[in-house]
Amino acid sequence: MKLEEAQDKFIQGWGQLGASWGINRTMAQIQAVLLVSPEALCTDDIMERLQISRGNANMNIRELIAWGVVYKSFKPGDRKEYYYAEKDMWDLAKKVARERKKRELEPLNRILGELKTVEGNSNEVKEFKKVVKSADSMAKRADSMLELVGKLDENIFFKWMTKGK
Amino acid sequence: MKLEEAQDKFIQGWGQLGASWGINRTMAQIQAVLLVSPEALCTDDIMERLQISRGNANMNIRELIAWGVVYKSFKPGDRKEYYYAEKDMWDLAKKVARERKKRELEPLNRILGELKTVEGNSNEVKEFKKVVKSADSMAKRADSMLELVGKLDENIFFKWMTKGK
DNA sequence: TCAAACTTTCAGAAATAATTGAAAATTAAA
DNA sequence: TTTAATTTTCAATTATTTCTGAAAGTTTGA
Repeated sequence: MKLEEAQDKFIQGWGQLGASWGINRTMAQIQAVLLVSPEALCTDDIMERLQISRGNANMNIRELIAWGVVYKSFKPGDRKEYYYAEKDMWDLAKKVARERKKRELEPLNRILGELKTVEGNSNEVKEFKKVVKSADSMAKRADSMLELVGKLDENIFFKWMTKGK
Repeated sequence: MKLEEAQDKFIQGWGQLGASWGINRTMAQIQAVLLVSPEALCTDDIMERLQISRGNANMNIRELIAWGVVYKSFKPGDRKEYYYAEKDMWDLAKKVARERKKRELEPLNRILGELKTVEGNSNEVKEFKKVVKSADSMAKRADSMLELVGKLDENIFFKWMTKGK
């Protein structure tokens, strides 16, 4: 397979993965373009490679930077901003996990907290409280799991557990 | 807070969470309705509670069953199908993780496998191979992590690590 | 200060996804 | 069988998300 073709497949595949994770497809594709590029690229490079508009490119690049998976750089004697991707994929996964946790688990926790004040003693109320408590403990567990991933990342025992064919 | 109100908040919040996970909002809401209901419900109950059409209800119930998080049941002397939700939330999370793994990680792995056949020796090709390899190992790592979650679930050491305030 | 180079914004257009509702298919009791 | 109850399908509609492109905003160097 030729390089260009392989890169395109990677870009498409990565975009697809992003889409199914609820991340805008173009955003994932821009990240993929930066991942496969040895040097930092400017907005025009990205617009050209993906055939997208300036506005679209700009918005999604901002978003990637906000997620902490793409960085800016500057070239001396050039006014343009250049962008490059975090290439440590595990670090990437951790950052995405952290960002999602912030955006999704926290709002859920807030709601679940409020719901504990439900009044009454009927069967339905008891059932409901059980569900809320269960959701709450799941959220906490998911939360500490994500923490764990970050912390245990370098731990030799963890590496041993997760290594394998 | 009154029960009905609390249930509605839970249903909305759960739908929201589902949406940000790339799961159809209605699908998540149906699951929430079943979660807070002490008895199994039929299609009409769900249509009424969420004010949605029969087609919509049917499609999303099917999908929930396919994910393995909702089950059918039958009442004697009644032809209707009744549905109830898996209420063990941790089990739920595991099932969702497994399903997503199947739907998303596997396609990525297939593509990454193909991409190893890229030809050439240039700097760009080397860079590209590095990215592919890195993505591949991240995918494998995520994969074994999900495996681990399932296996360690009952493990006391793991519980100790993840327990917290 | 001005003007060129570049970035950001955002209203409207286009693309995508979800939903409806009624018809078709299926099921099971009589 | 037949028929009534129920589930499934799907073309058309509606809602949501994403994208465009041009105008407005910002920055930098002369």
